[in-house]
Amino acid sequence: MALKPKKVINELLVEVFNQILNIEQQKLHDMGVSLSMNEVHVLEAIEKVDPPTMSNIARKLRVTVGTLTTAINRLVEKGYCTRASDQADRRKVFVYLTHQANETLKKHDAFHDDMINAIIEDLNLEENTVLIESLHKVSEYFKNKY
Amino acid sequence: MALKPKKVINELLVEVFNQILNIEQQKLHDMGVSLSMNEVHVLEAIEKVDPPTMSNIARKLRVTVGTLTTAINRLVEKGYCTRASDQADRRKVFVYLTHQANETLKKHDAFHDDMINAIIEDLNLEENTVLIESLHKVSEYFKNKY
DNA sequence: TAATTTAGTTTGAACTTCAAAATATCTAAT
DNA sequence: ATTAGATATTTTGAAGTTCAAACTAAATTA
Repeated sequence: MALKPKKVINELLVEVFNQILNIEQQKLHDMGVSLSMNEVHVLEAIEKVDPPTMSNIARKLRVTVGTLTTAINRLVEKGYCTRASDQADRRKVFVYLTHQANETLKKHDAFHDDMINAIIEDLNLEENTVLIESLHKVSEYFKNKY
Repeated sequence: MALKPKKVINELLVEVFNQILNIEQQKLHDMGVSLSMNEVHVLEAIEKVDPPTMSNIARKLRVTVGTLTTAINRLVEKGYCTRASDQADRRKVFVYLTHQANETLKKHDAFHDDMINAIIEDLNLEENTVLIESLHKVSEYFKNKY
């Protein structure tokens, strides 16, 4: 059916990704978690970087440190993180996840995995190594290029 | 190299997508356009729906009509859209793009196309019909399912 | 005509973001 | 040791983004 790569990728970029975020946000809401997807992404970033300083987290998220400060203020307020300054270099601030944050992330990850698994299964992508390798290449491309 | 489909798709979803939006936002800024990517998406949605009423545009964007009202207020303010009520049903409001909006969209589309083309070329995806068909399937899946 | 439905706007509150200014701490150079 | 500069973070002000709920206006239905 001679699909145009550009058109397909565009559609994915402007429609599908947004929709997935909407679905995940809706799910959080349904689970009674009053966090936005943005706030969940902050929690995920805290998990991923080492050490979890403001600068490292902000770089991971590609936002300014000032932006992150306000986000962390809210998350501390809501009981999802704590701050502690580095004893070796007191300018640095470490951010830690609370038990509540870990529980929320677990639930969110489970939902996310279920959704992705359903897509993979419904579309028979499991055995499609060509697709997976290409997508991996795209990820690596962006990691290295920008 | 036995890539895990779930892991690859996750990475794409949480990192690559955000990064592309950041790059496009940066480019707009560099071109001297003081619109956010969100505002550009509103302009794109206006272009795509027919007729371009508030409800149709909001549905396309998956936001409430109230949210769209405030977005359109800003875009009218900045000179990117105009409002006109339907003469047949005066409850309905049509939203039109101005010349300035069309010019901005043209420039943004060109940049977006260049970026996508560069990725396709750099990664040799052009001939990869398996990839493109799979991605198309993913798009269709979301269009029909949700 | 009255009641209901539909289309959109307004409002209040919370969240998101950045740039620029301010604060605090550390490091390097004198 | 003092000073100057660099680094890490927070604060502030302004503009955007979003939703739910209350509101207005116009069309439809009973």
